[in-house]
Amino acid sequence: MSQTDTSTAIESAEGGPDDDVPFRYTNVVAAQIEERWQDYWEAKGTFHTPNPVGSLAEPDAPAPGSKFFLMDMFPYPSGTGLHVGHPLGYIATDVIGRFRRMCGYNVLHALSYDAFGLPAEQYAVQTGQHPRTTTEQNITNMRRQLRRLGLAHDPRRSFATTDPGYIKWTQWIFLQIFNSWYDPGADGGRGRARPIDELVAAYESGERATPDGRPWAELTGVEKQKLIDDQRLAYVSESPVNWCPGLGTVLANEEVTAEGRSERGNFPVFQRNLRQWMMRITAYADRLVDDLDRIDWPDKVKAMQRNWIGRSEGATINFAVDGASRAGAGDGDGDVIEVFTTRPDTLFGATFMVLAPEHPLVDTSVPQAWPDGTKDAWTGGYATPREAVAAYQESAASKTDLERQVEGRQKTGVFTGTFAINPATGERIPVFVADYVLMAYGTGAIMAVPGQDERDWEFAERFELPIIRTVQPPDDFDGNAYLGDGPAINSANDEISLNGLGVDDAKSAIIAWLQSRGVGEGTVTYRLRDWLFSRQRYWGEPFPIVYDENAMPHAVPEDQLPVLLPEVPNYSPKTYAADAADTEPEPPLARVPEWVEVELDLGDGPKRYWRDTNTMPNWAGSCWYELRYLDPDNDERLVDPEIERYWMGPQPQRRTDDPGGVDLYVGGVEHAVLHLLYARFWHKVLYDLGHVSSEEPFYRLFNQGYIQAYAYTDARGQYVPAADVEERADRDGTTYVYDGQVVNREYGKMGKSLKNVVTPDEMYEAFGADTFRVYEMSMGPLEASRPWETRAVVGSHRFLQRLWRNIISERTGEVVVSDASASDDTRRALHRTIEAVRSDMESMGFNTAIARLIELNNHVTKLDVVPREVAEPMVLMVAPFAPHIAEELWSRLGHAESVAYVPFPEVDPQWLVDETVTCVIQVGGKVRERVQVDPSSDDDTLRELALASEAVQRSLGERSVRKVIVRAPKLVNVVPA
RNA sequence: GCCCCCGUAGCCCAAUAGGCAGAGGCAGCAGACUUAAAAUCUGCACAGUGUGGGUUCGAAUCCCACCGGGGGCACCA
Repeated sequence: MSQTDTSTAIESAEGGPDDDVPFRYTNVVAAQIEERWQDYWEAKGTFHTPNPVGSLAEPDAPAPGSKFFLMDMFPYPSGTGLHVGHPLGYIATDVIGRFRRMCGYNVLHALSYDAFGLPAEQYAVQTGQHPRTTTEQNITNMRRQLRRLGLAHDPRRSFATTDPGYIKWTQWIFLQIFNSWYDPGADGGRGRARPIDELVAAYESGERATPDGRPWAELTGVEKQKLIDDQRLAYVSESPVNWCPGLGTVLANEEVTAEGRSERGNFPVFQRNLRQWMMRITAYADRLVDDLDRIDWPDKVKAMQRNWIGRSEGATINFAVDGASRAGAGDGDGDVIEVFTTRPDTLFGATFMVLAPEHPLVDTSVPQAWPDGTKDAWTGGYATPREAVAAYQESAASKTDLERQVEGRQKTGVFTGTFAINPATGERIPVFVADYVLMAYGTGAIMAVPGQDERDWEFAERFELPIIRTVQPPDDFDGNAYLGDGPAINSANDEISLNGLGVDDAKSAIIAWLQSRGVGEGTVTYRLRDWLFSRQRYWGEPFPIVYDENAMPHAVPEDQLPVLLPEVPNYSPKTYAADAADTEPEPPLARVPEWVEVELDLGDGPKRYWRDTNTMPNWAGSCWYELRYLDPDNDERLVDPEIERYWMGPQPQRRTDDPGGVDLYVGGVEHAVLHLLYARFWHKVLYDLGHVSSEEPFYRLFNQGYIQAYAYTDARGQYVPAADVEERADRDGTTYVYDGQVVNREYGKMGKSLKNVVTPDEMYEAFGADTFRVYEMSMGPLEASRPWETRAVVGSHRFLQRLWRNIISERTGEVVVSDASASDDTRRALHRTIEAVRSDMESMGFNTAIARLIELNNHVTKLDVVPREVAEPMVLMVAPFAPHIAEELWSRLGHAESVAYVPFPEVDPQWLVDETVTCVIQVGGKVRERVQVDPSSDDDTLRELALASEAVQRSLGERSVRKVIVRAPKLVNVVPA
């Protein structure tokens, strides 16, 4: 049994200077070097990146032709500070940026802060401090922690979304969206946003007809404005929204979990009709799906976006309500129920219909009494359809989405007392109301085809409804509904027969028929909803909108931007009990009447207006920040077009339909839908309006993994400090012990409450930033998540220590490299390493690149003297990972300039050829011998060599040789008979 | 329930296009240095690739099934 202290406690790599080795690379030396070089970079502006024009251009040094725009998903400046998991992506992008710079690219890399948001507001509510104060403190602290990492950012390009100069443009973009409409016919049917003035002009000229046909001039001012406002890309809508009383605000669909709770805080969310700002993202649904094919993103993220947008192609079909069945139902004669289906080919099998409980026809079409033929199962036990339907609607309305799901798969519903006519068969089919049909999807009504739909099958069985198969299942099919392909059956009337057609052909045939009859057409629907854009919070961008006395919205003039937040008595919106569904949002800004009421001249003389008291969601700031990096000081326009084209314009040499965008965007996969979808949408609007030349914001996306950690709980389930847990290994396995008690190990996040946080500051102190950087990059592939292990960090420290020792004497501090030439062997090792490292860098295989560097360094360690011709390229190759030690060694090796722009070492191909190569000789696939051969040996030579081998003969024994496979020069496989 | 990704030494991870299972690191063991320890250095050992089939001259790699882990979607018509 062995007992080892494998705790995560941090023991400093070294104490004070050692008398014997006073010049060893220790944590103390590392800290001195690192802080000195960080000051140097800052003072010299080493990482200032030139723009082609504008305030950041360098007239004497034009921006290089090859550029690389590198971005991290920007952080929210949290008050708790960073743990070691946070900088992983920042280190990786820094390594890439430094490498690219050494390869001659003009690299744009900086980091900014997404500083609006709930935590700062909640902290402000608790402490009474203004969120701006705490946000700024947090940013300062985070900048300090990150500066110590030695990131090669251009500090002139760093900003926060809360800066007035940034808010101005966020609000400006909002007004661009507000002042646009989507013309679906533009650009050959692809559609494009156009200025709203062009829509007004089209009405004025009569080119476009008003909905009721009256000439534009005859509409009242309010009518005109309503007509226009309803078509804006940003519009106010009174519609069902996600109201979260626990948070006191409404939320976007993307912010509500599948369980019907808020993603933040996990409060219940209710559907309420409220007046809110919406963004017409649905207009872009097709382009958002289609353009995924033009960008280099992980398939997983593309799949999530496709899934979220949920484009499905099918048909809408009109079913006439059977008037005769509607005795006493009121004035609804001639009603049609419009359904959406992806399987129009199954129309002949539609034996009933289902409306969502919220469907408007449910209220108008219900007759007084149950018609003849009503089965008992259909009535829900009520005497009349009205009672049954009303009761069902009420019970559906009282349930949250979660409850509807939990109550699960058992289908419920009642007959409405109405019949509709199947347009294909002419049959009267009953119309039900059931909550398995959702008002929010398609038309809120379905034709039910139990033969080809599991849900409809279930419902049909429960309510004794007929089932007609219209696709012939295979002979061995023993399920219920058949969803697969097959020949159509039972699908013919006097005008059309689908029988025998496959699903796809049957779809086209029936759509053509429906169209010719005028009762349906091919359609596309989407799961994506318009984006609810207003929040009832304080700490966000105010809307640059005022309302007139008719409550009509008007844009605040551009020259009055930004609209800044007023001081308020209380930063919190009114929040309610989590389940208080019938409450109303009450934003904090509404409590400041002197801010809300303004006098403005919007062209018709000074008048009184009222400001919008909502704020924008946290996503607004991150929807366009990639553009701000390009031209961070511009106060005249969003971004200079020449600068945008230089950094983000399409690159046809990359792909023919290249949409442009950031060259590499690194961040976690958690933003796969929300941020990345919203940002793409805004970018496309800006493209349509001619403000940018790129069609996509982020050309290449890379998802880094997460650094995870172990946490330990004691017998009571309380977390104990992970740093003080000991690992004990014996024959029965491994146990974990804290304070003499066995504790339970969990694997997951790093967090204060889990008592397993390790901070970068602790790593800087114990080892230095370079060691920390090398360790994080060497732990594994960037895309993989892996556990943090403090005790393993020392390995990276030893590597840097050995590198240092190979160049600097630990006793004298003198440079010990030799100008004598390196041996052939060493040169081969060097050039093999250069080749491998270059290729690993290109593919972001940083862990393997570091392994190759360690290998080379270990080779050099064994030499009696270290040749300069190896030491220098080795330092340069280490530079992207451990820039401070590289700068220091480079300067001690006699170079005056920073390593940042020194060309990365080049491979000399002559040193990649080995003198001899090991040829493996197998018999039947098993290795029997290894021989050193000339790398240029041909097949015949190797075959003879193998057959002559004693080991091969011994292994063959009595067997004869069937054939010999030769893969010169590395392998020969002798196959026995 | 459906879809996707991943299982290689005690641990984190390598293995161009199917061709010697091991590059690198941690931990372990032995030794050097030390009064001792830490730190450092030198050396050593450790798995046949989750399981079971299949294809192949040859499988960690390709195919099928299962097991285990992670993620996404989930009445979307």
